[in-house]
Amino acid sequence: MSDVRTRFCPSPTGMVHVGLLRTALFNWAHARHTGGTFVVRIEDTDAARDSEDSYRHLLDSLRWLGLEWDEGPEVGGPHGPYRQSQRHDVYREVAAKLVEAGHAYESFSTNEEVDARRRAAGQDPKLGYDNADRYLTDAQKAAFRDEGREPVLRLRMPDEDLAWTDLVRGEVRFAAGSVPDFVVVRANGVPLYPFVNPVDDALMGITDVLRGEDLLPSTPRQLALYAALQDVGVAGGPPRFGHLPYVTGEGNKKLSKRDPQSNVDVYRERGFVPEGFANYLALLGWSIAEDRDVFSMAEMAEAFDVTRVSANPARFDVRKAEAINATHVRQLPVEEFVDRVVPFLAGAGLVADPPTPEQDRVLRAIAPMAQERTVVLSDVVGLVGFLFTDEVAIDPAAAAKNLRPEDAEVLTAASAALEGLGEWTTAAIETALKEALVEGLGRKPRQAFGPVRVAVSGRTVSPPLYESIELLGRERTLTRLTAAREAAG
RNA sequence: GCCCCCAUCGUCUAGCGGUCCAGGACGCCGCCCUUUCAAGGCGGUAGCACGGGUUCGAACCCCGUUGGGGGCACCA
Repeated sequence: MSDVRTRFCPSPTGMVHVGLLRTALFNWAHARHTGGTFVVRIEDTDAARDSEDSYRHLLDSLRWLGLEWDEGPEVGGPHGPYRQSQRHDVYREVAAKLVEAGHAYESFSTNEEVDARRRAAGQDPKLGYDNADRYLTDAQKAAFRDEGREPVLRLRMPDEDLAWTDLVRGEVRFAAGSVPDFVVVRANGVPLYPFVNPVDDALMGITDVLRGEDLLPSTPRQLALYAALQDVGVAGGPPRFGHLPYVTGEGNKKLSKRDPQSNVDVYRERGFVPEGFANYLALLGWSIAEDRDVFSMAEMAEAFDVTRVSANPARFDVRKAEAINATHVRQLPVEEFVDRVVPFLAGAGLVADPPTPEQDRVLRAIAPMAQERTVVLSDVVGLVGFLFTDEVAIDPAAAAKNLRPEDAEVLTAASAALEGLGEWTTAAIETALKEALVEGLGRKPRQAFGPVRVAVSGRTVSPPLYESIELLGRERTLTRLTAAREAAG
């Protein structure tokens, strides 16, 4: 086991974003590759937006993807608790140390006052806080308190350039003085994210911070905080940072929280398999080899190297995600495929869960043929649904194309051929239908089997016809052929 | 406005100074296979943003331009 410790620290607000999961995946892969430790911490300091539902949903999504954590909520560990809502005492204590050592100070300025001062000095108010309260005397502080003002705590930024070697971007540097003293604890005593995040990273011994590019501009503040923390004995050195590229949607805009495309649930519900989804997520900024893009989680862990993560933003491409997923679906052992598909069929009311013995027999028989036609698991509902119902719903477009008046003769001939068929097997059905329709009617295969396919399956696209007919059984097949002939007029 | 990041086919990427008239994948287009659709096989389409340097030699290094994105809270 190496001493690398990575962490994933989401805040439980709302839905689970695909970009968030990508970040989790890379932290996981980095920890696994290095033989280190993957920590999950919940940043629920914002009581107004956090919810227990979304907390559970977050953990569930991680587990679904296959990202087991070594320390964190529900599994524990030596640095708990792993939910910030339970760590207030820790923050209070650290803040006090920082004040005592002079790294943090009480600040009474209101935003309006800061603005006014900047304007008066002929500066752009957008420059932000002006560090004016750094050297307040006790008397001045007392006077502010007498006015009824409560101070925030700000961290004193050092007067030197802040630079680090980013794991994915190389050296990044912010000039001295470009970042104002920032608030670490609110006037009401609640500590803020830019404070608790590094404090917990320090306390939990995090060595490698892999996070979204949006956090890059806040890194100088973290570095300054780390230096202060180190000075008061709370932290060792700062961690390594690696800023992961954005995951974007259409038009290179950051995939917004409101965009349905960014919600993992929609992929789960459509029947993306975790192996496939994780594989695609990994491709967003990383590649395993020059000529390969399908791999397992184990292979990713084996090969992952943060240093080789791309710095450019990646567009989330559903088509490619589907293609990768389809490959993983096809690679599943058939029994596994059947197991995974049952909930979708049951959800559509087509089979019982667990399936009855008869349903199970049919499902297992059709599975190999359905599997290679499946992109996402929910596809099977449309693909094999006709086998599990007495009444097929005929797709109107399919009927218009293949159940025209001139097709009635096909249906009649097919019925006749199948009605007295001695042996109800795929081979016998094939022979009988070819004799009756191709030779008997002189139709081209396409013209001959199209109407039959629509009659029995309701669609122009289905698993192989003869196999389907065998599984459907003689009775239901004949009923459907008759019904379709009437419909064809 | 200030600060920061990014820049190879439509998209994701390989490329880490010569072996690149740039490789793979998705998509798209053909063909083969074929009872449909897939899968599979074969082939094709399409790219180093621009301008200066450095160098014997640049997609790769440096500078600038342009373009895109992000950050500038008592949110996370």
